[in-house]
Amino acid sequence: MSYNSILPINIDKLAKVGLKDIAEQAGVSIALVSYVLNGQAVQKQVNHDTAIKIKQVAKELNYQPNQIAKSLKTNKTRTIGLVVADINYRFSTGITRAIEIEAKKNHLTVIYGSSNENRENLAELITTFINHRVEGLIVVPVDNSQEEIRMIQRADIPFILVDRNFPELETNYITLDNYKSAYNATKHLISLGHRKISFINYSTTSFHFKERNRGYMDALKDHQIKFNKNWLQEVSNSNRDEEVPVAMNAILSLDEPCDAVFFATDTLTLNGLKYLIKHNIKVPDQISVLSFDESEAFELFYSSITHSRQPLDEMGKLAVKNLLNLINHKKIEMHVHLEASLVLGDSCYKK
Amino acid sequence: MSYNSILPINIDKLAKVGLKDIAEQAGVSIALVSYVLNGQAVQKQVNHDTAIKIKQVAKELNYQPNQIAKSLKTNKTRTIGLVVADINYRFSTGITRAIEIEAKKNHLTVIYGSSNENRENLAELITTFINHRVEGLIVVPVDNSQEEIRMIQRADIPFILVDRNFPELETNYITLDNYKSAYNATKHLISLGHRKISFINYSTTSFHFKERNRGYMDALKDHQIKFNKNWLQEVSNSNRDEEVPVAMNAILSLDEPCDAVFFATDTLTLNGLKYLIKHNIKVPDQISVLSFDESEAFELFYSSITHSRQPLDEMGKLAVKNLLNLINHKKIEMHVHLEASLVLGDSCYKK
DNA sequence: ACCTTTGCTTTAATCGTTTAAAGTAATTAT
DNA sequence: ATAATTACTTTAAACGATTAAAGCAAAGGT
Repeated sequence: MSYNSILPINIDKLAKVGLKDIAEQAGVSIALVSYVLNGQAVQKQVNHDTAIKIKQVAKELNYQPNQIAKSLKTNKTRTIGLVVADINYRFSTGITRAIEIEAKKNHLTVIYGSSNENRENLAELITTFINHRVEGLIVVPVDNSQEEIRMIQRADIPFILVDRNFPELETNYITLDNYKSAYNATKHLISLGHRKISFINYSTTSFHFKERNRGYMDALKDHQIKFNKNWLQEVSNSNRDEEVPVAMNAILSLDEPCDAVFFATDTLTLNGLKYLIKHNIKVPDQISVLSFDESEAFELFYSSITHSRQPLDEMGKLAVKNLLNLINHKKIEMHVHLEASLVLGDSCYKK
Repeated sequence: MSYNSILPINIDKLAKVGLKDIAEQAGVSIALVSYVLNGQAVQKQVNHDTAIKIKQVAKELNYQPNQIAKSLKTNKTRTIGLVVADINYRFSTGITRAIEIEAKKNHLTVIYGSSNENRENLAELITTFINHRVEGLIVVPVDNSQEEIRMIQRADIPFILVDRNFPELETNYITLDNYKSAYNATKHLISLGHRKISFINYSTTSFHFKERNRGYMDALKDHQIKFNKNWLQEVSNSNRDEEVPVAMNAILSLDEPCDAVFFATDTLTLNGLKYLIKHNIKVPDQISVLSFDESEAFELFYSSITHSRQPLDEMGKLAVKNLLNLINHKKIEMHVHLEASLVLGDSCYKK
């Protein structure tokens, strides 16, 4: 039995090729190989023929650099961490896609995690990512996760909050201008002649949802519409199947029923539309409907829904670009407010 | 000006704590610290008080292990790579979520990427992930990506294909039993009395879609229904908005029009339902509708859609579990076929 | 003939861990 | 009193790359 036959058949596959192997094969030192493969051949005055030989051997052996070793030495991992709130959200898939594309453009690898709207999960993901020495983090923070965000600050890792932010925290963030976007949407309904406009939102402590309330309220005020407190309905996220119908009932059984309803999210709109279908209330003839965010679920509704569209691609792209700026130049204070665009459908009528 | 004042204010944050720092602070060697923090204190007979001291100092300094250095030495990254076909698919978010949860349970970090149904993207992601020394890969391969899959095999990294597989390749995979699932769905329609059943599928070379055709055909054959080639309509994915209506037209304008239609994906169903709404064809009174996969878009349709549901949670969970088995025991040949369950709605009528 | 420069290549320290092997002091055995 | 054992602890070599610094011929200058 020859020596070779006791080795695993695919020994060549198991033994990963390293700089050392190339060096041996090419008859040069490891350093030279490193210089050449890192494009420093000219700078380091490597003999042209030697450089060619090295490159050729590297290709022959199908050399793949060990990113781990590289990272340890250079202290650069070319890796960023992304924590979304829940991958099932349209928002999450939208920015995840945009972030991944932009990351690839910049030769960054994305480590991914979902907090599922849970603080402990968020903390665990952040710790794991930091231990993996990500160069930066993009985080969609969950409700009341200020402490977890401070954790990132203490670790002194560049990071950017997306979608949501905490005004009491000094952070860089990219969010929608929720105030302005809600304001504009409400204004649109007012411009169509509506005066009894309901806003159905989640009852939450989140700043970004509160901003939508504020935008709605201010739009009414600025157009001399006296706010009726029954118009603003707040429902709990977990119990929206029951609470949205109650809210709808409330705004439609007022002495002066609302003739327009503005939903703060696509999920709320979906619940609202179900109610309207069930009670055979016609859109837009009997009521105008405006949705914050869209959903593919609207596609089968008989009326195309007018909605605010978040610039997800832009948000994701900006998140990566700005994070890279932070990583490279340690720039601070970066507050980006993007505006939603109003996509006109047939769900709002002119009075 | 004192020496300290020229240092950055947050020098303590910048300097990452390492084993060395703990060793110095505790007055012991680096090795001892490593043993204690890796739970080898008893095995290595470390003095109990010393061990306690070390742990305390580590906590005080908020030590976080450098995963990169650890990986380099141990050759274990506790990282797996996940490549989905397109994060916008419901399938993708479903298994991504399940995979992430199961990965977290096993203290695995997930590196994520989307091929967007493109071979070059897939190849690039695989290369990047391998360079990052992932311990295994979970891949939803794209059409005709056999060569890219062979690349993984050559690198000898454990991997599992999910959702789709290539029968000509010796790989481990977890897929739906597309044949059986389509067979059962078709059988359901037959059992309700339907005899003129259309199947609308994508025209593709993918094995998993072809299997659905085969399941549909065999169900017809096994129930003595003579197949009419006009019943099987294949449309292109990119052009489905135009082609689905054409297909619907075709099956409804036959001498003996179809009275049931089975769509091979949720997106196709959506297009089909739009057609039915537009032409005011009532479901299920005038036609039965069955969908492979569900979509939240169905929620607003007046009839709840009977559909095959893929066990996404189970698929994701199994993918991680089996991948871990591969990583640990190098077990080979693992072919998992899961069955879709039929979720009954109101969209199919009994003849 | 000797020093300098040029052109190219190697040596060796380093990144932060792990871990086999060696070291050391105290205790027990002979 | 000396050897052997026990109970700890440290030393130092890896892992695979990067990179400053040193090394070494050959060519050029005086």
